[in-house]
Amino acid sequence: MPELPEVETVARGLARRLTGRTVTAVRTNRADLRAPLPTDLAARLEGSRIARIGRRAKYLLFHLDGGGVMLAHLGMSGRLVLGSDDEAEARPHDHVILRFDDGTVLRFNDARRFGLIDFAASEDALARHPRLEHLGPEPLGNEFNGPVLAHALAGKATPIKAALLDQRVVAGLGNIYVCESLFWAGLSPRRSARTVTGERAERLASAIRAVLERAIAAGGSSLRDYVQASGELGYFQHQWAVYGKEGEACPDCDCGRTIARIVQGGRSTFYCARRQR
DNA sequence: ACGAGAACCTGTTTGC
DNA sequence: TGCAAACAGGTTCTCG
Repeated sequence: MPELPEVETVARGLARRLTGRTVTAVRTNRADLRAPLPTDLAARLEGSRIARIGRRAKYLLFHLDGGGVMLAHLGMSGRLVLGSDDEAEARPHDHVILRFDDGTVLRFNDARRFGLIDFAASEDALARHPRLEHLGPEPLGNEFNGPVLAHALAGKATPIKAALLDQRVVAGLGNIYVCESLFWAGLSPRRSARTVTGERAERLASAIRAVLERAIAAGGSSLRDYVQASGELGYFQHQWAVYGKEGEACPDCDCGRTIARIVQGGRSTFYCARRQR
């Protein structure tokens, strides 16, 4: 489900409700997620106060008083949903349930179990965490721009579509937002990554930023089951230009061309072969 | 060293 | 109608 805008939306929703709250109980129903749950997860969380909730790439970061950080990745189907004490019954695929001092309950639900939860003992350990240390720049941060992107793509023979899904190039993009960004940049997903330099790289970096900012403003995209922490749906899916729109008219050119769907690296790509070169 | 493809797992949609 | 195949927002490993 979740790419950067969805994770950011969830992080903001959780921060509003959980900052300053203390974990009173941790219940683990299933430990075999993409990686096994840390065996000491409950011991590290119980009695700890949430100092801050943030995000790096598609990881949610729960910073605790005392310096520890819980990392959560939602994989394809993961959700973090808030509820109250009364509805604390575990539903199917609720793998971890946290209870807080004000009666709030947070459920980590993930049917496919591609998600994971891990722990870093300190902020320093977080920076060196194996799942974070090789990530590329945050696309909404100051350090991301055309030249930086061009540098990361230099020498890559793989299609630009595949290169943008590589989290070492730029962090947080997934299948939807790569397709959308390439559309707005006017670049073919089949173009060799190393040819994206100069003005093309500028356009692409700008398109990535713009798409992500608009998506966050809309609360992310809800496909079949994405929900914000509050339970609301995101609605950016209504603003998609190409994703999932095979056969529909290209929204931006008068070419009369329809959106094509191709498969790259086993994943669907949607684009306008006229507008995107 | 790099890139392509498979694998991980479950639920829903599509097509014969 | 029913069943099997295809497909889904991600990451990571293996193989050539």
